[in-house]
Amino acid sequence: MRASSNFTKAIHICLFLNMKEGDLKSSTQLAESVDTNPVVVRRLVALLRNAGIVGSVAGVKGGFYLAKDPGDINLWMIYQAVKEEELFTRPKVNDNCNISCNLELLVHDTFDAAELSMKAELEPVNIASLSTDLTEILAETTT
Amino acid sequence: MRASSNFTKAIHICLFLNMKEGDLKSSTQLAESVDTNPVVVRRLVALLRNAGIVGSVAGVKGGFYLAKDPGDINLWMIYQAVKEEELFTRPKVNDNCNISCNLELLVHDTFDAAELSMKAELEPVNIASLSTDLTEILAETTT
DNA sequence: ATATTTGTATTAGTAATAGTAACATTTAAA
DNA sequence: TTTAAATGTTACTATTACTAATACAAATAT
Repeated sequence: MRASSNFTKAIHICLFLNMKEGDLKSSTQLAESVDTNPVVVRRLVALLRNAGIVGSVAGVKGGFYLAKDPGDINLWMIYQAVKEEELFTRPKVNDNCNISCNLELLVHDTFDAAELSMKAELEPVNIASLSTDLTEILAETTT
Repeated sequence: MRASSNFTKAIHICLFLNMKEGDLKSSTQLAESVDTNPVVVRRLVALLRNAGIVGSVAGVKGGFYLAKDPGDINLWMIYQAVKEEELFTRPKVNDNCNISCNLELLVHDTFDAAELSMKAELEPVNIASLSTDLTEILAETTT
């Protein structure tokens, strides 16, 4: 029972773009921070770009930036931006089984409701609040 | 963003054990219904057995049965029984990055709260209610 | 006793994910 | 205007995770 780590990676990317403000950040810089390679970053950023969360500039000195105010980028937005499939998947359908044939119908609404219920917890947490928390943690650890 | 299909399989198994009442059901019967092999069923049932949801009898004529009243077996119980890892995983930690080092701490409580919020949606749905729904669906389709 | 079935570990196969390479496109700067 | 650096994207490879199969010990009704 595991969801892709894309969600956490995407949060990391947004935090990085917000913490290190100023000029644009390249996929190489992001890849080093996230500990992956630039193509993975670009693929993931493409999803965030489609959702209007980050912007990009091509060409020399190009890179990525937050396209919204960090207070307006919350975890529910990021979750929706990077998720590709439904949270709860199901295996192949056995047509010879009444349960198998109708299971999707039986649980569909409940699964959707369960996923949507996370919105209430994820929406109040945003990149601005997480950055503040992170700054506090860093201040404490150096004390 | 994909969760294991164990959850759906486990629901299927519980529904099967409830629908086809009477004597014990073998892992072979369950495997045919779920469209997998008996060992996969036995591994999954082991998790449900640890949670007290199903019981088993070894030996000749052995098999599985629901260990609780179907109205007392809800989807949140099944979810917790078969989930092994956290819902939202994260990739490897890059020790050279302040964000990476503290990300777990930053999002841990929120992720836990998000997962727990599903309880409110999954708990009211149980094997008895699903079996009733399924019976209705089957009655409609044959009409 | 024997055959059947669970319980579990080990191995093998398959599918999903991550990483790499290649290249077109874009654009700042020489 | 050429060049270099960066994104955008696809195709391919490698790795990891998941699923399935095999094998066998333990349990038990007949």
